[in-house]
Amino acid sequence: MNINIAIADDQKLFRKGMAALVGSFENMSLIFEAENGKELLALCESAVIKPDIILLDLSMPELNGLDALKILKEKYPKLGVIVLTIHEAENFILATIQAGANGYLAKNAEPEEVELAIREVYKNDFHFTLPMLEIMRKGLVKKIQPVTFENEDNITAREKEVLQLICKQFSSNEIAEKLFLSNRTVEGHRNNLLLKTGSRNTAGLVLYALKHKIIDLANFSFS
Amino acid sequence: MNINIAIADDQKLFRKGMAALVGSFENMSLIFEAENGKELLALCESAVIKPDIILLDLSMPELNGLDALKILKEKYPKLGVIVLTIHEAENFILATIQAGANGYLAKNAEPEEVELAIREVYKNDFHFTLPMLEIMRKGLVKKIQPVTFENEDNITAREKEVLQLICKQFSSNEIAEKLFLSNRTVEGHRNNLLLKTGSRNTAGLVLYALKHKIIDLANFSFS
DNA sequence: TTTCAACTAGGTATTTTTACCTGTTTGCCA
DNA sequence: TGGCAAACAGGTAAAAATACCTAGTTGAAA
Repeated sequence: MNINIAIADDQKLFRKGMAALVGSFENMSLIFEAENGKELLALCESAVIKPDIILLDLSMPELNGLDALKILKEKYPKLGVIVLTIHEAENFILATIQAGANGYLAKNAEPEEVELAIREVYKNDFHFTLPMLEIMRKGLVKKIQPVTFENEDNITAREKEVLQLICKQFSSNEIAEKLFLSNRTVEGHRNNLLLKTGSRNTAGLVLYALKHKIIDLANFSFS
Repeated sequence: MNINIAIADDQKLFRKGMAALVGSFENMSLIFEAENGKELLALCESAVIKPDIILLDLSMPELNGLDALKILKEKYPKLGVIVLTIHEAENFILATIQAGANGYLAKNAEPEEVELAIREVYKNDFHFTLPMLEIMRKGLVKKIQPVTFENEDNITAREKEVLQLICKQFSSNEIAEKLFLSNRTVEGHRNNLLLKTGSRNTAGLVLYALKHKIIDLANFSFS
């Protein structure tokens, strides 16, 4: 069984080097090269034999690698994409993973690692080195961790209750009915909330509630 | 160098089995056992020698493993926690990773894998099997993917602009000034936004903007 | 037992938002 | 070139939110 590879990188010499390298591996063929994202997409479109794996550089003219990756993954979900770059910023890596990258290779990686990455992505749909995995895990943890510890602007239980209903798009009158209160009371709570959170209006209250986990965006559904 | 292990599981036999197993590994000692989350926390509190690694079952009475994990990770960030369970539901796994789990072991794992997991977490702060890694990656992708493509309630560029300013707590008048428009025009856009998003008021607009990534919570800071 | 914060609720006034309307201009596309 | 959507803007009214007040009750803590 043969693995079909494509490569996208704006540096010709690098492309050629990779082509030679890939050619030297058993059961792998480089089927085409692209020098920017646009060309890559066009070639994927027109190619009779579709690539199994794409080695994708992130910094390219015309259409950058990240955007190309997103489009590719939408069109060809089964395609394996190995991001191949010198960038090592965490956010950059996270963005590529979130966009659906199947693997990540530093440009100064050993040839053996390239081969390993290709074979693993082909077999397991997945190849990341340990440091990348750490970053991935942090990316997952970050979503929850940093927001959990706060709470304290001295929001009382009743105020919190009112705030939650405000976020559910109820008016003060409706909230008053639900809680068996006068609407003046609800307006009082509302006012205190504005003061305590330093908000100017409802928009600020909603953002505060989200930031402080008083409501959870996941529980609000739209069509 | 010795690795200190603790175990929390509600089944006594399982605990004892694990204790024997851990005892058979080089340079590892089981320093205490707990049969529920509460006991685990108490023991961690009172222990003179703190554990390096905790083998943590998720389904326990009193205080379940997930909640215990969250508390532990807040109190002792450097502690390595290996989740040890029969649950294999994706969401469950994701939740433990988000709570800060350093590794994951199925209860039917081979003894060698237990040893490997402990040593890797001790050394790299990290041990996950390939299927878990796949789930992690999916968890990361999910965060962005499902929200990005569903932009389309036909919000126009101008409407989006107005929406962003609404989220920044500006009133229609202020937005009108900023955009050099009549406030009636802004009110018009605002109305269209309510209609298109199916919201009842400003609160709904803010939530919509967040859900559809028209604004990013991270860019809004409170004290 | 006094003190305090939270919860309750009312008054009055202003500003803002929401709800329905109408209408013009502009640029794009079939 | 005719149609259409988007952006623009005005009228009128009602509803809601914001601003700044006062003040009674209650339960817990000092």
